[in-house]
Amino acid sequence: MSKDALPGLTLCNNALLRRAARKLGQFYDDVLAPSGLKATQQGLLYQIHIGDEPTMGAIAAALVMDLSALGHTLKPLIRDGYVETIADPDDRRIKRVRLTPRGLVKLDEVMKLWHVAQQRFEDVVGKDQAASLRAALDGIAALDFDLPPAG
Amino acid sequence: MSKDALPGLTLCNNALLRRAARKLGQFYDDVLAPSGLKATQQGLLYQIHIGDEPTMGAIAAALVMDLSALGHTLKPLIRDGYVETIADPDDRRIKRVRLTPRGLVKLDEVMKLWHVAQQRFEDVVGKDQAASLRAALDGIAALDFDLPPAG
DNA sequence: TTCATTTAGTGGCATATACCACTAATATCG
DNA sequence: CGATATTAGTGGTATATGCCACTAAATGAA
Repeated sequence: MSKDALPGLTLCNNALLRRAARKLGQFYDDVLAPSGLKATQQGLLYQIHIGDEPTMGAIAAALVMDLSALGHTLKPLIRDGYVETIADPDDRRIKRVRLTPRGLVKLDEVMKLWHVAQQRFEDVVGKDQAASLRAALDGIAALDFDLPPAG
Repeated sequence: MSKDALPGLTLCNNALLRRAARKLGQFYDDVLAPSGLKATQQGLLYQIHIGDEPTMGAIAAALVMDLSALGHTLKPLIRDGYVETIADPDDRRIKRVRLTPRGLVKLDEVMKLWHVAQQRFEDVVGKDQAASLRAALDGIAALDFDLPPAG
């Protein structure tokens, strides 16, 4: 490959997505810092909150996240007493997840900060821009890259 | 906060960005897997390649990545002999980074796979959609969230 | 009922990535 | 010149995330 006229990473969809995620993650993390939670944790608490004692599998699917990754990510939140798991009586393989009272209080606290970050983002990029960006990102998460079955 | 009528994570720009990044990362990683490199590593090798023995700071800035994070990420690539660092004679604080011959060969190999992933992505989302998405992501990476100085 | 299969999670290991404290080296100012 | 400030990286620690191998439990087929 000749090194002349090679584009920066401006062409790789994946690299640009990661880079933007780093940037935005740093910003949201910054704003949420006073709560002691990272943006990923806030998002996870919220996802658990809006579910009805969701199973780990359901959470992982909603977040397009590997199940084991979810298990790892959950650990600090359980350790810090924000989240707890309960066995499902009907299917003993299943573990359901819910916020503790303490977790609810913390979620409330962190969501206030989240609103600040979210608002700031929309101020900077514009409300409509933000909305269409979210739509695009939502679409990506739902994509199916499988090749159509031959024949 | 009432739990009624709470939106999913459909509203958080950051959460959606991360989720999309997970999805796309899994796809690109999948396609690149035969090379033994992750998509992040391919992107890093490429970024190093297109630079003129860039300094670590320059790479980190281009990727909007923490300098120490870059250092950590570089380690497996150095260990595997794809990348090497050289001291800058004019400023002994500075370390420049470049591909080894082996790294160049590997980059060539992985870029072929990258093209497959990239093409597949564009087939699925559409060429124009992809281009405008990249533009939006590029814009995010360049944002400045600082509040304008008071007064 | 029994055995094979599928499903739900766990634990280990590896990379990705951030922040902080620290060191070394350069630049700046008086 | 010498004290101070700034810059470039390193190493530690913690979370984020993925894959693989493994266990337990439920499902399905013979």
